[in-house]
Amino acid sequence: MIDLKLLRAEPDLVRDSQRSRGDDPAVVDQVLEADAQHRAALADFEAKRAEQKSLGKEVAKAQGDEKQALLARTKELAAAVKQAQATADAAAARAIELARSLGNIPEPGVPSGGEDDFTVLRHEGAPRDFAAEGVEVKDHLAIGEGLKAIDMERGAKVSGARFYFLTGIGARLELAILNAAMNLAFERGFSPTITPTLVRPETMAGTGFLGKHAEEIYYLERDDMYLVGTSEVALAGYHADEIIDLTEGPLRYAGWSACYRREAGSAGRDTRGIIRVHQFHKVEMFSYAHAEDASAEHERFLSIEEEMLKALELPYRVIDTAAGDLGSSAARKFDCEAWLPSQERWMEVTSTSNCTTYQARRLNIRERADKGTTAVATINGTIGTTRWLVALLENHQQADGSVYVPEILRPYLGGVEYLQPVA
RNA sequence: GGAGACGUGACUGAGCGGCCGAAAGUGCAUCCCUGCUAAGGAUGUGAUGGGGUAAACCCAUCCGUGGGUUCGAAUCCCACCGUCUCCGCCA
Repeated sequence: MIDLKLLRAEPDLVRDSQRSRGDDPAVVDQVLEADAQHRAALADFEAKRAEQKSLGKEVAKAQGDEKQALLARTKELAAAVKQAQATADAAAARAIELARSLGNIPEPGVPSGGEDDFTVLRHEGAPRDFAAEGVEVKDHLAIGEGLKAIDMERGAKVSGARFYFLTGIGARLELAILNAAMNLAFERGFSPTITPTLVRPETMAGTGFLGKHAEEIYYLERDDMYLVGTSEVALAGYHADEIIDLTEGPLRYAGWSACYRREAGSAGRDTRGIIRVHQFHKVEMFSYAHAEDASAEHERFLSIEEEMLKALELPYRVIDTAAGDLGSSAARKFDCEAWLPSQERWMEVTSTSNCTTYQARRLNIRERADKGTTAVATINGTIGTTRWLVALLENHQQADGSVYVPEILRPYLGGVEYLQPVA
């Protein structure tokens, strides 16, 4: 949620933000009005309540008829106080609801516009010229089936569409990628964490995923719990309602978890293979930082992601996502997209968002300041997922159906340099 | 699943329905004392919101969460969440 004090002081800043996201700037005025109503109602309630309290003290001291007279007055007042409180509470709820609908303010430099208006920051590594090498390009599923690494048919039999089994070398390869990711994050100062994947409604709501993306989330009605789509949810909730100490630097966590997504809006997209599935694994970096350190931490996340991509020897590009394609919590988002030879396009493999203080304000995560407390910033970013198998298999495929293994993964795979197809 | 106990500030831990935002202790901060350290002494030390200011300050709310009773609730009642103990069940 946005800082209401900022909104009051600089409404134009927020209006501009709304416009750049393609959202309605008029909401700003609705929030301001609701906020003013709330404050008026609050002042009214507080005045009545103060009177009630002082009268209450007289009641305690008074005797006999005097006491009866006071009691009669205070009884009337009690009803008025209750009424005023209900009015103030309702006004507060409305103001907060409206304020929460405002997205975070994009950082300077974020391109405005929608999904296709991103800026390409750079390309790293060159896609292979498969034709020149005499390799007939196969997609990841064909390669994976050749290695007996991926079994979609049985995934569908057991669980339905968009489910799969990773078998044999496929399972080992996923573990290798995730372990390498976990290891790199650890070396870069992130505390390894294995998180819950079922969370309570408060936690899911706190991270902001129940807004526009509610349809994407699995919900267990019998238990009133949600399945997380990323360990970001659990890691953001980890310090909810706490005052944390950042004097030694950011608190950094690397979360390993299964992730569940309904993919409600993506019928017909990426239906082949494991590019877009209902369940996968992910290693996620997550930091709590001083607000003024957030951008630097965000850059750090991006560089670690790139380090991982380079270690896996994958060609990729980095994009600066446009304002309209940011999640509501993010002020800036960098995606790394690996080359997908079978489709000759770029495919998102990492995404790192700087949520500044937006998410922490909603989750009530603060640090001590010179005077009082202030909201901290949160930053999240991907360092490895099941989807990386796709990029790995396709970019490193060989003419004979084998697949080259980057050095970083070999320790996890018994040292082999090439994965060999199974007859 | 059954039975019971408990949930108070950074922590431990008191708290008769009005004098309780809350004793005391620990910790922490500043100062004093002392060659240094240790010990000792003094003072201070919650959050949120609103109003106001250069500051001071004033008001309201918060004792797991949400309801209720009452003129008035940390204190009484109910529900929920969580923790612990015992029994049962499953590993």
